[in-house]
Amino acid sequence: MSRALNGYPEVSEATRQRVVKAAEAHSYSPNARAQGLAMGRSRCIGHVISVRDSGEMVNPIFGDFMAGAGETYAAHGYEMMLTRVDEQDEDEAYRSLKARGAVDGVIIHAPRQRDARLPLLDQLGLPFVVHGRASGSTVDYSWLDVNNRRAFEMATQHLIDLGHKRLALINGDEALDFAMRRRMGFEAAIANNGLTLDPACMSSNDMTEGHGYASASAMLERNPAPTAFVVSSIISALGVRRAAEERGLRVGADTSIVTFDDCLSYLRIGVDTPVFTAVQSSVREAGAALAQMLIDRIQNPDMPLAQRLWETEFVVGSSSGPLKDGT
Amino acid sequence: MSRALNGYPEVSEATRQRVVKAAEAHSYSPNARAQGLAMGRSRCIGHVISVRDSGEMVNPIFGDFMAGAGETYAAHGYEMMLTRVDEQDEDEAYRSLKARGAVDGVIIHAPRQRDARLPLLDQLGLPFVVHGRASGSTVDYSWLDVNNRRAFEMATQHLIDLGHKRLALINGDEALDFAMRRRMGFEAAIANNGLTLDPACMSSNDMTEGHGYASASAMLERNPAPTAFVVSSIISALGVRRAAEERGLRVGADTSIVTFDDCLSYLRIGVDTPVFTAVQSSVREAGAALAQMLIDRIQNPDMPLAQRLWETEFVVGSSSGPLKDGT
DNA sequence: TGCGCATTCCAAAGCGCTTTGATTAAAACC
DNA sequence: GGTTTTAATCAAAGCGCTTTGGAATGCGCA
Repeated sequence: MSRALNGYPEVSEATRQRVVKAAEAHSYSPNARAQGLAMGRSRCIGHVISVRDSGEMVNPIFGDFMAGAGETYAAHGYEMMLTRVDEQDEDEAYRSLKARGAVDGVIIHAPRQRDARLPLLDQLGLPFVVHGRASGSTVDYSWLDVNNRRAFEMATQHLIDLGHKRLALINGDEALDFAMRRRMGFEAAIANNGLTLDPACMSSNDMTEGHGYASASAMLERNPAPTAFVVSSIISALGVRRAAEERGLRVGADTSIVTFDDCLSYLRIGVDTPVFTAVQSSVREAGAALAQMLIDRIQNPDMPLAQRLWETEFVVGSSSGPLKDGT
Repeated sequence: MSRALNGYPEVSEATRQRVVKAAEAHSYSPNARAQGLAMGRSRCIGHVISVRDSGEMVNPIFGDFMAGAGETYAAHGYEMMLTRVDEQDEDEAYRSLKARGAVDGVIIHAPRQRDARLPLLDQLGLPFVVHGRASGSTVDYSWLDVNNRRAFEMATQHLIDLGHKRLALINGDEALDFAMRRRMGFEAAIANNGLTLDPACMSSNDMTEGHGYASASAMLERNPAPTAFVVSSIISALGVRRAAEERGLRVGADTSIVTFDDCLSYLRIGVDTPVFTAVQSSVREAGAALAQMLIDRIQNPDMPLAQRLWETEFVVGSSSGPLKDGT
């Protein structure tokens, strides 16, 4: 039976056709669990969503990432399985996933420096790929990352080239590796141009609208205030814009903003004439690519690890402009 | 063995303890597939994400909904499984889910009028609950919905009470049931107050920032322009605000906005002093409640269907104000 | 016509669990 | 002390599939 449907060579074409016909007539699909049991795999990919503080914050890029990954999974006959877990139970979640044979592999999101998940998965023997990188990891792994450092150095340099000298950074949580790299890029540009870093104008937290607003508000109250902002997320950038406009500052004229843009589908702000000057990289495409990398690893475990660094695209919009005289 | 771990009465407490100890010592977890095969269920809930046009648009509420649902699932030992599928293959996706026994039930998102999925699932015998309602459905089903009609009637009435007479509606795709209900609420308020509806000031589309911006821009170019907007999503509302401010209109003074707010975790805009006047309802809590309803249905199929209508909370923020003289 | 080989098909074992039914051991009764 | 009842344990069957190995069929060759 299974040989017929799965096209083994030993069965004659005639019977194969006959079996296929019969299967279709009864709209038969093999039972996924039985198939998995017999074959020792689940055709399922795991995504563990860990939340802090009993889950206040949901990552906005999640939906787009999943949409991209889902497309690839579907094309290869894989399902995706989500596990929501409190941060402190994360280890246990991966162990359980492996022990129960629930998934064939996992994608790791938002890695930290020396992320403990990587050695754990390595030890468990559960195939994985990482969205981003984990500095100081003791194990080798496959990853796909955006060149965050260069992106933020470019973004900052753009503002410096426009004459800005007092720059602020509204960053994501710097315990996360990507945010740390972004800060390094920002600092490198500042240093390269002989400017000085003002710690009061650097903030790091969840990339919400509220964080952008609160941080920018506090910075704009200082004297002297920053004239330009480098922001880690378009959602935070909306908050920064709100803070600026609340003070009567026109974005692009009185205050400049350059932001990282994940190209989220529901937040394509000004597609024709870009509103935000941005370094952008589609998180959706990253999801699709990482899914492919993971499937490759699962189906061919002996292949060498893959590492891919994507450059961002720099788009000049109307949110950045030359420093006005006298500021 | 299984009786011991699962705490059947017939096994003595002493041996039970012994077995449990041994299991923990070897960090044993039963194989999920084998367990599922033997018991004829998967302890898995399906969510089918259907995308149009090869998946441009991802629903921004998706992440928060999942976070809420995931919490409930985890508490009951269920996993969640996502299937991404092109809109025209949706039927096939549900059939396959059922045939392969991949999930024990599904949650239906964004129902349309006379949604074809409901009779299909009913016929397949796959337990389901609906987030929202489907007007004109031929089958009974469990649902949880927000009172969209009343919410939008209240929102509109609020603006009318402030003196506004030229009102605009920026709605979601009205093929979706909730958007149609929202329009009915809007229209009811207009009619109740003896005002007239202007079709040019009613727009319906994906709830993106871009849609809000484009629609509001077009409406504001008209003469006379609307003085107040009722918006279906805080993301679109951000676009409306951009359109207004681009024209030098101050939101809350020259132009009023009332929006529906799903309380998305990364878009809590102005938690302390609310920025947008809004009718709000947490999509995350809806996810948690619907997950519970579905689990109840699965574990107790004979229970009567559950129907829950949630009222929204009306929050006055600074985006709405009295009509200025002479406009 | 009869033998051997290649081809096709089918029956049986096994994946790791749950559950039923049989077996043994212990306790309770006359 | 012998027998019945009850409690605890163990062995076997079955969930729906894949895969292995043996049986049956068909072919060419002598």
